[in-house]
Amino acid sequence: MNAANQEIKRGRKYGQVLNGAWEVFRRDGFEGASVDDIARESGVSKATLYSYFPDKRLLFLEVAKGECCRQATESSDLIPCKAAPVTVLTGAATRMVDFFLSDFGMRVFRICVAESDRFPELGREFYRNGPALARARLVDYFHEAEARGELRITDKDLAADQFAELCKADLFSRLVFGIGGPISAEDRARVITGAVETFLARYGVAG
Amino acid sequence: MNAANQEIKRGRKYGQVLNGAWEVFRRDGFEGASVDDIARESGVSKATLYSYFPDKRLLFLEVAKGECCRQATESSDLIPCKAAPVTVLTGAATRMVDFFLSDFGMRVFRICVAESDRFPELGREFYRNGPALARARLVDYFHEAEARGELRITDKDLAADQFAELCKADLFSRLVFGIGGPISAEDRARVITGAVETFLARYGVAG
DNA sequence: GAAAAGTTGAACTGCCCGGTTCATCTTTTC
DNA sequence: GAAAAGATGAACCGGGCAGTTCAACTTTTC
Repeated sequence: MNAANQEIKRGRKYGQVLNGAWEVFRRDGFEGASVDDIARESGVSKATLYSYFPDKRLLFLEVAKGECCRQATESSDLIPCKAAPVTVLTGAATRMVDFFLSDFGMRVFRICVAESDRFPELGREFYRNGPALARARLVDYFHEAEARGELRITDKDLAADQFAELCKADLFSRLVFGIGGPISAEDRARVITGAVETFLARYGVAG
Repeated sequence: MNAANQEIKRGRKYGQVLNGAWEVFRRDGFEGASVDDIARESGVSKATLYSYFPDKRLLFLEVAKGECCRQATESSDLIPCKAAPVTVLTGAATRMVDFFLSDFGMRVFRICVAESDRFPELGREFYRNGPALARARLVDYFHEAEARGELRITDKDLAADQFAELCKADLFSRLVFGIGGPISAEDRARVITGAVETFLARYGVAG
């Protein structure tokens, strides 16, 4: 992470541009964001912006990549522990729900979906740095728990995907399609405990 | 459904425009579609198009609404039967997977997500005419099956959402984010049977 | 068969936006 | 403190697109 390893960045206000651009992109999407807006938001002239990035596309890609990395590193601290599966899974479910209900999660998802034709690599990059990590961590935990005789799972990849999917029940559609009012703490609790119970009904070891 | 109940439509080529517009919208999205393209695709002059619809937005809304209705009516034929839950649920899962893996399902989803800021009512309309119907049908079936002693479900709404969500495991991310190659019949079968098994592990009646 | 209703194509307006240019100003560097 | 590097802003270009207009043409209607 020394200062000279990036071939693109030169000049003092590189960071400002990335921050401002991310702000505008996540507010207006790729097409919706105008370069003038980004320059204004960044507190930087358009000429300066274009001295950093050859075009809007590249700027967007750089912003998205950086943001994904940031998110990935800062959420990778919590690791599976030896508590009872109910506890561990409830914790994991809570974090997942927190993430995709967050402003950030939702906006990134929206942009990925909307712009996936223009930027096929964007969706992959996001998945790799987000959902894929969570999934890998879950699978690791499954192995440990199975070794301890707490779970019994043959297809661990599928199980991890199912668990993640169960956490989205109801909540996700409501958010994506704008159904129902704001999501209350009770709504979240209902889905989380429901997910854990269903998951354990299938993969938990009786007793 | 008489011919004169629509206040907007007048003129011979109304249908052509709707068809052509849907074609272009689903290919290029809302922003990506140009009105000239739509007119060309519809085999209609721009002037004619604008004589039907005051602007692009209204045209899009009308197209989307119509398409949702069409989809809703033509998929509402299959109803829950008295077969064993495994059979019924497998059938339901297959239909759900078929739908959201279809070109249509994916495109509508993409447009809804991308355009939900511009058209909040669009997402709601789609959900009402699509997922909500499937959910209601599932809940109905749950009632019947429970009366027959085949299932035991307290929160039937949540169960329906969970089932739908389980059907998306793995497949959905792959499609949305463009991960992995094309989805094979084996992939689908794996997810479908997995969904049914997990669901029945939780809500099925032992024996 | 003539009037009315509908359709056409093409040109035109106005706007927004991505990207460029440049003379001038500020900061860094030594 | 002067040269070099970076930043400025405002003007400008070119292109694409939504929406308008209109005189000529086709179809419907009675």
